[in-house]
Amino acid sequence: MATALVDSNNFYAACEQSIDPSIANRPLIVLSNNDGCVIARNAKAKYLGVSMGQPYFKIRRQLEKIEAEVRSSNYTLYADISQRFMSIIEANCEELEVYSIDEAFIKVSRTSDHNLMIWARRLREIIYQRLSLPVAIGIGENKSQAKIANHLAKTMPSHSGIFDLGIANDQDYFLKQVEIEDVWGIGPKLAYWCRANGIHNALQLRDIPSNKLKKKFGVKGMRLQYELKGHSCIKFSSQAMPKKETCVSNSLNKPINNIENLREIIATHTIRASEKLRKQKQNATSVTIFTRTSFYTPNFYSQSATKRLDIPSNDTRILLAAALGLTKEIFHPNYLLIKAGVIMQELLGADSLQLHLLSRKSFGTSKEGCLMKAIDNLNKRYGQDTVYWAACGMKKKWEVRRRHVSALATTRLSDVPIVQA
DNA sequence: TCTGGGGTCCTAGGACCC
DNA sequence: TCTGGGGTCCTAGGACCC
Repeated sequence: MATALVDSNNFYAACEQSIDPSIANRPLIVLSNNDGCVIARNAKAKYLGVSMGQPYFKIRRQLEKIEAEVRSSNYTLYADISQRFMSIIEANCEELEVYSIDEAFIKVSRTSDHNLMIWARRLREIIYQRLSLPVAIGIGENKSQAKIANHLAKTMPSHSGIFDLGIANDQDYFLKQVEIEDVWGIGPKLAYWCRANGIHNALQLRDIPSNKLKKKFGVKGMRLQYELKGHSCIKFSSQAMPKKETCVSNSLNKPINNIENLREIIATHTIRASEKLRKQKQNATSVTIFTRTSFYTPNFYSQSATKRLDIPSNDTRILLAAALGLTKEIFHPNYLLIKAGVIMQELLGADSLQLHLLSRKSFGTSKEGCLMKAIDNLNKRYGQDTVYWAACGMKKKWEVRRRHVSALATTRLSDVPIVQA
C-alpha cells in the first residue's frame, strides 16, 4: 500500500482567500498572534519578495508599496476549514492520519497498473471545488518518501501539484533535486552538519554510511535513512494520540512589570487551557507557568514554576488556584516581561483517573463538573467570555493585538458572507 | 513601540535500586 | 589497600515539526 501526503498550499492565506475571493488576485499575508510577523503569504506576495517570519513592523512600508492585503491570524476560521478539508480526504482514502492543520498522511492501495495519478487528480479537484484550497499530493512507499514527493510536486511546475516517487523511473535523480534543508526531519542544526560533511541533498543522505549517521542523528536519523531507502519505519497512526501536554501562551501587546498584570495573564491562559482540557476530555496532573523577557533586550530573564495536584483535574477553579499560587515565584519586578503562559502536563483521560485516598468526590457527575459544563455551554452559545473569571481583569491592556482580523465566515451565522445576485 | 504558538521525541546524566 | 554492575526512572535540554 502506498503512502501519500496531501498538503494545502499556503493554507492560512488560502483560507482567507476562500472567504473573500476579492483579495485572491492581490498579494496577501497573514500575521502571527499580536500581529507580530508573517506566518503565511499567497503566491503573489511570495513572488513580490515577502518572506516568512519577517516582523510586520519592519516590512509595513514594503507591503503598502505592493498594495498587499494584511490579515491577523484567525485560528477559529482555519480550524473549521481544516475539518472540512480532512473529511473530504477521509472519504477518498483507506486510512487517514491528520498530521497538522493543513496536512494529512493517507494510505491508498495501488491499482493494478500501480498508477494513482487519476485518483490524485480527482481528489485535488474535489478539494478545490468545495473549499477553493489548492493542494499538493506526494506519493511514496512511506511517510518520508511521501514528504519528499510532496515537496517535488510543489516545486517542479511540470508535476502540476502531484508527484509519485514510488513509480518514478529514476528515483535517484529526484532525490538529488531535494536540498538537504528540505528533507523532513532535518532542521537547521543538522542541515549545517550535513553541509559541512558534504551531504547536500536527499540522495547523499540516503547513501552515507549508517554508523556515521547514527552517531550524529541517533535513531531518528536511522529511521529517516531507512525510509529514504524504501522501508517503512515511521509509524502511521490513524487514531489521534491523546495529548501529553497542552499549552496556552502568548506574547504581550506591551511589556509588563507588575504582578497584578501577570496574574491576569496567567489567569486568562489557565482558563483557556482548562477549557481545552475539558474539550479533549483530559485532566492535568501538574501545572507549569512561565514567563520571560524579550529575546531582543540585553537583560534576559526567564522563569517557570510547577505545581503537582493531589487529584488530576480540568476544573478551572482548581487549576486557577494552582497557577495563581505560583505567580509570585516567577515574577521579578526588575524585568519587563513580554511573554507568559501555562502548560498543563501529565494529562490523563477522564477514564483513567484515580481517586485520592482522602477525597470523597467522584468525577463526572459532581456539581463541579456540571458547573464547568454549564459555563462552557454558555460561552459556546453566546460567545467567548460571556461568563468569565474576574481574575482575568477587566481592562486587559496587555491583550493580543489583532487589527486586521477577518470574519468567522464559516462558524458564526452573522459573519456568513452575503452574495448579491 | 513592534520579532508566533503549540506540540513531540530523543538523549545524556544524575539519583536511586538491588 | 580494596569502592561493582546492571538496571530504571526522572529531568533538563536539544532538536525537530507545522
